[in-house]
Amino acid sequence: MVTIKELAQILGVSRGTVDRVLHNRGKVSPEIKEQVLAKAKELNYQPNKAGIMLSLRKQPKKIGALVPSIGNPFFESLITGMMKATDEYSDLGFSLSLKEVKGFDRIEHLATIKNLVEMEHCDALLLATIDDETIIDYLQSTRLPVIAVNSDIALSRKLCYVGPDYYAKGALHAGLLDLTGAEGRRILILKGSEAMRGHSDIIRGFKETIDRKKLKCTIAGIYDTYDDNETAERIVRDKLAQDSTINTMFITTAGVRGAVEGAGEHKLLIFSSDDIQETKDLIKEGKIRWTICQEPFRQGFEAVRRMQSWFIDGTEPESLFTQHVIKLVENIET
Amino acid sequence: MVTIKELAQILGVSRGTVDRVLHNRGKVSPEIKEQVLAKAKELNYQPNKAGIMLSLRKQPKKIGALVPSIGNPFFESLITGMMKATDEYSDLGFSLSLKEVKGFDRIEHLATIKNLVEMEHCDALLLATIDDETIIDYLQSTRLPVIAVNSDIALSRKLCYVGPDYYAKGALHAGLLDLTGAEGRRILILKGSEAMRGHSDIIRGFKETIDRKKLKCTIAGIYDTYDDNETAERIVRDKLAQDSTINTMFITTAGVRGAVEGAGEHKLLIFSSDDIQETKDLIKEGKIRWTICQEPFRQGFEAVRRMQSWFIDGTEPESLFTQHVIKLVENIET
DNA sequence: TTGAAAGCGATACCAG
DNA sequence: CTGGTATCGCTTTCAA
Repeated sequence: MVTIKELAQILGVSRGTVDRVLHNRGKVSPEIKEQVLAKAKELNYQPNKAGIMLSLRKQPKKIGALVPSIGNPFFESLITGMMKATDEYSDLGFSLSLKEVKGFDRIEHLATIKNLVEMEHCDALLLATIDDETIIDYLQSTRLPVIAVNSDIALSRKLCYVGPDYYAKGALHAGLLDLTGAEGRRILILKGSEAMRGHSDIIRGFKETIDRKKLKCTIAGIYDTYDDNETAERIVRDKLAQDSTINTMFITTAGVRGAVEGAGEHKLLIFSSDDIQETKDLIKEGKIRWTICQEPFRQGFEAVRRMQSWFIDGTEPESLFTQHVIKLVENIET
Repeated sequence: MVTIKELAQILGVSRGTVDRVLHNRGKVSPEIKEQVLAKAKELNYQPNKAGIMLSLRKQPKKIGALVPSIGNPFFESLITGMMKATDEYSDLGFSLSLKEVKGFDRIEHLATIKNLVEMEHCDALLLATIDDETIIDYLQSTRLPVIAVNSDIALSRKLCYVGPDYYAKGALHAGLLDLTGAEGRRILILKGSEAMRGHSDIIRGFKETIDRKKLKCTIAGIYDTYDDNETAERIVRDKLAQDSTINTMFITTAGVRGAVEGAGEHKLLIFSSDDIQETKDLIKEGKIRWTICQEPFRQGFEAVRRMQSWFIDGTEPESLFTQHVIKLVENIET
């Protein structure tokens, strides 16, 4: 409720001085500094966001984002979320510089990040990237604030992570399998690129939960689809031809349509991750029994919001683990 | 990007004039008015929120809220959400006047709303209340903006509704029952007060989905717990004693602990709604197999946010249907 | 009917 | 080291 101006009046100093104390910039005599801090605490001074925003307009901030969205529709709504947040607070003088790439090639990711920093002169980074040493080293060397989105990276000075807990997601799939009846299931697992840390976590969560719950089912094989429909279709067709005991398929990533087509007339229990349009359709057709989503819109939105608050308040953002939203035919949207 | 000041400069008029045109206040000559509107559209004028907030501080707004939270822990996090949003934008001069009541007594609800309006002089209302004619009539007579929270009401001039689609929630329960295996299930349903519209919707959604999917299960009975543990326990004990074919229990509302205790040693498949602490514990104990939550925190948060934006922007808020979040032992939080 | 100016809270910069 | 002042965008009030 109390403002800098009032604080200054009460103490008989200027607003500039109060500002300097509260932000640790410039030199202020120790006695005055102490007085100001004491009074601010006493009267519970809270900076007014509207005021900060208004003056922040003079130094607009550019937020750079890297998303491997090309050819992967999952990221569409994550990007929409980023744009919505940018839009909602464009008043503050924040802008978004979005770079889209295809897949998880470390060379390309690093080059793109360098571009954001050195060419675009971004003031902050939102990254859905690979947990790669070269990239981490580069990020460490720039002094920019970074938020990891969708896929975590081991950057010690990142502000936070916004995205799912993949291990928990795998565990939840196992829980649903248990609910459905796991006994006698022979499961074919289709996974995505190893470069993305989440893809192995999800499978680990799935397996370990099956073991822990002692479910009477077995994994018939784990194969990489490279997020590609044709590859997925071929693999599934081959494996089903080779092994007629397979009665269940777990698709952890992109290539959903291909995988389902590969199954052809085989009556499998199929479940998957995320809800791109393809997946929604397949659920409505009854081909896929459930899918577990991860609030992609919210990931994009909250990542941007957190970075903006970091500039406004200077408060350390907290990591956000998005919900694992189970979708059946009854609650899948059109 | 363009501001009122710039608009005024370009057109060679004063900011006051531009402001008058854009807000339809005061008199402006038709020609100038047209010019201003045209230019504003051309340059895509968007009012700056920080600016508005700053000048809005002079007329603080009081938002009144009615929540039937006494004795019903479900509402705790809804209230937390309301407070968080109020807190986050307290800069804007918004305050929250929260009235908590017990249950759904129409007389008490009406009296409380009248109190908010006439004694507290609130400028807006957030209501989790009964869809009652007397209440609707009263709200219609006050000219205040209203948002229905958690439970919808048939007030024609309400701004919007924030909460779940109860019918869809019931349908999703049926979908999960199907996944688990519905055949041969004899279901005992425990419901809450009829006064709250959602309670009948959820059962309708459940029943109609069972019919539509032609699930081979039957409903053994539907009983009202009045959101009370003791009542719930007694009913369940009695019914199970009378009818030994019951093998499934659907608890749609409060009284969860009582209902589960009433089941005693009977091995039932039990599922429920929402995730108060009791329910979480029962899921962890393996007593309840699943529960479907409705993002209560978000309901409170978004209701307040929407009302604030209504005052700031004047934009009509859109209704928000919260997600139906399925929780199993694998994804229930501690 | 229109213009001019003060004020909201915080920041940055210049002058002392 | 400190004070004073202009500025951000918008609203409101007072004068003309």
